[in-house]
Amino acid sequence: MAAETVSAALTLKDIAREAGVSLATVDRVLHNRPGVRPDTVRRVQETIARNAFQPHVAAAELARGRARRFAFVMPTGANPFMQQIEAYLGEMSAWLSARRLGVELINTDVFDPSVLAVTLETLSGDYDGVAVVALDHPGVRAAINDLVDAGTKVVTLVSDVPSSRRHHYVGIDNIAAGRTAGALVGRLVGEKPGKVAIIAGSQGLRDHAERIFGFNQVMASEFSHLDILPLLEGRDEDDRSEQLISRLLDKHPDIISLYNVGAGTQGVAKALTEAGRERQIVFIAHDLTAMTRRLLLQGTLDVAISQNPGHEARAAVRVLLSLARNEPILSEQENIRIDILMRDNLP
Amino acid sequence: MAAETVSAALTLKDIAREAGVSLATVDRVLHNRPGVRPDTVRRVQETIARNAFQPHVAAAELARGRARRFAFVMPTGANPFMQQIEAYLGEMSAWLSARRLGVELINTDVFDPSVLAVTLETLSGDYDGVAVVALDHPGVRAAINDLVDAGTKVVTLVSDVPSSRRHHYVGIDNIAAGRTAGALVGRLVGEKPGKVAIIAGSQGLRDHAERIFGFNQVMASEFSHLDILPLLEGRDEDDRSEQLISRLLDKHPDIISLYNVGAGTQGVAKALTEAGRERQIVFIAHDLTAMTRRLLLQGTLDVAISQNPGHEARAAVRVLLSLARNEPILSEQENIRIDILMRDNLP
DNA sequence: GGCGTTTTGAGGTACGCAACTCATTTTGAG
DNA sequence: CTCAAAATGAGTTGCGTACCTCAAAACGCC
Repeated sequence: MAAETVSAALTLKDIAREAGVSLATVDRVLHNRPGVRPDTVRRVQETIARNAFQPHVAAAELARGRARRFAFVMPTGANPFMQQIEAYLGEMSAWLSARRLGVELINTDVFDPSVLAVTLETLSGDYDGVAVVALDHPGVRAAINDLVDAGTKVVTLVSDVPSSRRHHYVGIDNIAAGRTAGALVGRLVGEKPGKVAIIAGSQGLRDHAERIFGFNQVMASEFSHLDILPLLEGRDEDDRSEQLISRLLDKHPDIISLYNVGAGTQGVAKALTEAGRERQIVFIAHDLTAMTRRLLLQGTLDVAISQNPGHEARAAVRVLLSLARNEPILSEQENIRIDILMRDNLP
Repeated sequence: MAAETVSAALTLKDIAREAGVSLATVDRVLHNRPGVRPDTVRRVQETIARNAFQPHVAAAELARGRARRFAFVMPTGANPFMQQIEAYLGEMSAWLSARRLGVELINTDVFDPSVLAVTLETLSGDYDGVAVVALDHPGVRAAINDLVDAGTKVVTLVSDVPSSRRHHYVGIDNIAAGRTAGALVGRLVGEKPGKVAIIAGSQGLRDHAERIFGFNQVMASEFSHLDILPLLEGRDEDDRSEQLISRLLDKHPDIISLYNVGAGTQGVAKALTEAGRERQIVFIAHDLTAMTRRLLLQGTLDVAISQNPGHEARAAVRVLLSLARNEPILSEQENIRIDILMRDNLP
């Protein structure tokens, strides 16, 4: 009936005895400190591996004394998704302080590469880890690499800089998200032909561009009977998005689906409602907010494709902590999923 | 630019000084030990609250000495979903042993209430926490309540016993999952009329019954133009499911959708393929396995509705640990979502 | 005021490890 | 073989809490 023997809870002392060395030497090996012959290093490491020894994190954390500090570099402004991430960080405060972890929010203009780069440079040395909503730009890449070289653990959040040497990326694959949107549009409109409208904040934003790319990929290869209208750019603003969509709906009475790549969903929904076509048009947007939730429940919005902001906040903290402690990362746990949210599976 | 002051990392000693009592008294209050006047208790608690003091979990865990033991009571047999949960528990072993947590798997016949009840009774006293895939039955409920009364933390996993006094449920709302399936069937078949087939393992299984209930609810209220065929019971077996579906497809050439509530998806898919109708019929099933993944990629399966087994495994462990430590639970984190998985958002 | 009881204080030990010092041994180069 | 450098051992201290003991003080009751 039972299984798995309860391991005897070895300590460093046991490892030292079994390897035939002193505690000090085990400590040196464990922390890559110099002054140990390669032979001895190997012998100690083998003993550790053989016994699957894991240092007691509580003891290690306690002995370490110094508290760990992490910085979260987030965009200034009223982006609701980012605000949700910040809110979930706030909800973790008891969890964090019980572990003597300090998380500091640093708001900056992440869309200006030089400003972001300077902000990152100023962090060097002050933090054990940094999570950053990064723009993929040479200056930012260099700043990230400098941080890494200085021994700071770096995690990119929501938006990646794959060419940098950041330790981890916490966020979704936006091309796949765009493909998902495309597949849903194609599947939900059925077989009837018609026009599909697509509006984004800006093609210059990497995540938007990637989603558009994935969307078009699927539409072209699998739903070629649908006519994709030229991309509109609403700058993630409700008013502007509303105007653009209103005009478009007037011009094309045969629009059967609408994909909003970025923010401004409220404006788009308003245009749809005022044209009286909110139920006839398959409407797909991103992110779960109080507003998109309402739109899903009333049927204006058919699907919200989202990434879980709470998960991203916690994953970033956990990854930074694991990196700082030299613990392995549970990759399956920290992988952010592309959520398809409809009326009936709202969390 | 910056925000949040770094808290000064108070210790018990600081609390004692500020409250004007000794360390021993603070300790008594903190652990609800007797021998403290109500006045004093209040004063100490106020000081703790005022300073938002959190005991250092590392220090507490270290001082405690004794390792914590958790038991996972899981069904015997080859249920792939349960095996995935067990596999993810295995992947956590390093994480667990670094925290001196022992997790033991106990396989038993969870579908026989008396066997399950007896199994649970034998655990009393041996474990700090128990996670159990429970059947909702008076005997099981009583056994769970006994465990709770004995001070063991109890979490129901995947399948709940809401009438018991278990501390937490880790799993999805199966009615909502069934509703989601219904909405997807309705949306994906479009406006054309036709018959919808539904097959489950058994109506006697609570989770299957709930999914069927939710499914029918949505179909009746929103897609009444679709004709729901009588429920088939495949006992979660591939062979039997295949035979039932084959016969049904022969009999009804106008089936346009198929919902498999339980396991046996491989058999259903085989029947669909051999009838040559795998692309014409909207096929929705549950759980992500190597097989359903393959079926999604090749287009036989349109949607897999799933709950993340890794998440469930980790959430159960985290919840048990938080309960044992008297820490608050991050409810948003431990809430299991109903995942809609299609070809393009596979993890 | 004296008594027993309850409450509180003071202090110690232990947990497992990090980080350090300093003495001693081993090693390898000349 | 000698000697300096490298490697290792031995030991200490402290992290913040749990848990324990024993003595002292405060309290309530008659």
